[in-house]
Amino acid sequence: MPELPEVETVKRGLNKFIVGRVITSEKHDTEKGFPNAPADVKNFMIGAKIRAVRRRAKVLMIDLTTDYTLVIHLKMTGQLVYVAADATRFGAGHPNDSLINNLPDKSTRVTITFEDDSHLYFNDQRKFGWMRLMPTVAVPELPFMQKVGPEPLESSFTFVEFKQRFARRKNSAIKAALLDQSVIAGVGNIYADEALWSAKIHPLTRVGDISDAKMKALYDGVREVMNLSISLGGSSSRNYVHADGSKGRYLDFAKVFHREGTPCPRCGTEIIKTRAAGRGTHLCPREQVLGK
DNA sequence: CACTTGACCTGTCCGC
DNA sequence: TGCGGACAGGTCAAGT
Repeated sequence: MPELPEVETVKRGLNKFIVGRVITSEKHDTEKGFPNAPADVKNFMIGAKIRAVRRRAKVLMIDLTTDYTLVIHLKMTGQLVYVAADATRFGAGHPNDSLINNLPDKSTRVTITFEDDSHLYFNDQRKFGWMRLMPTVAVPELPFMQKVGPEPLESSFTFVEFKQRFARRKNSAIKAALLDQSVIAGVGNIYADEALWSAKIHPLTRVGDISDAKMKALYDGVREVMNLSISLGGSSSRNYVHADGSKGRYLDFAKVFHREGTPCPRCGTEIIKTRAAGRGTHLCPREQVLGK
C-alpha cells in the first residue's frame, strides 16, 4: 500500500481536484469498507462541500463544511481516483485511460458523486482499507492518532528526536522498528529497505547495536528517500495510482526494492531478497552486514 | 511493557 | 491448462 509518499501524492492530487466541490450522492458496496449509518451520510455528507484534504502518517482526511471528516486508510491496495464528468479530457492513449474509463469496477467500494457529475472512487482489491465519516474534532481521538509517532519530513523533526523515538525499541530489529508507526510515522516496506540500504545497515541489526553515525545516516536516508519519492509521485508496485489514475515513478529509481539479482549501485554486488520483520526484504549482502 | 506472529482479503505468479 | 502454495505497499489482536 501506499506509504507516506504515496498518500502525500494522493492528498495533493485531491486538493487540486475536489476542494470546493459539493457532494450530491454516495454509494458503497459493503459495510466493512464504509461502516457509517445512512443517516450520518445523509445528514453530514450529502450536500456538504469539500473544505480541504489533509494527511497524517498514512491516513487521509477529507474535511467537509459540515465539520465532519472522511477518514481514509488505503492499507495495501486502496486507491482514490477522481474522474471528471468528461473523462476524455485526458485524451486517447493517456496511460491512465484504461483505469479511469472503466470505473467503477469490481474493486470499487465507495463512489462519491459531485454536483457536476464528476466522481471520486475508493477502490480496494484486498478490502483491508476503510473509510469513516466522523466529526472533525473526533479525528485526533482515534486510537491510531493517539499512538502514531511524529512526521519524519517535518522540518521540526530532529535527529535527537529520531534517536529518542527508537530508544524504546532497542532490542528489536531495526526494520521492525522502522515499520512501527508508533515510533515514527509513514515508513513502510519500500522505504524501510531503501533507507536501510542508504545507511548501510542490515535490516535485522538490533537497534541498540547501531552506532550514532549510522543512526544519523538512517535519519537522513529516511527523509531523502521519501522526499525523492514524493517528487516522483510515489511508487507504483502494483495497485497504487495517483488521484488522476496515473502511476508513480519512484521504483524506476529504487536502489534495492524489487531489485534482487541486479548489481548494488554502490559496489556492484548482487542485491538479494530475504525476510525480515515478516516482510520481503531487499539488501546488498556486502554493504549491509549483521554486526557491523 | 517490548516483541513476534497470525489474521484480515483478493489476485497473481511460479513450480509441479 | 489446472492446482497448490507463497507472496503482495499495512495494521491489529493475540500470543510469548
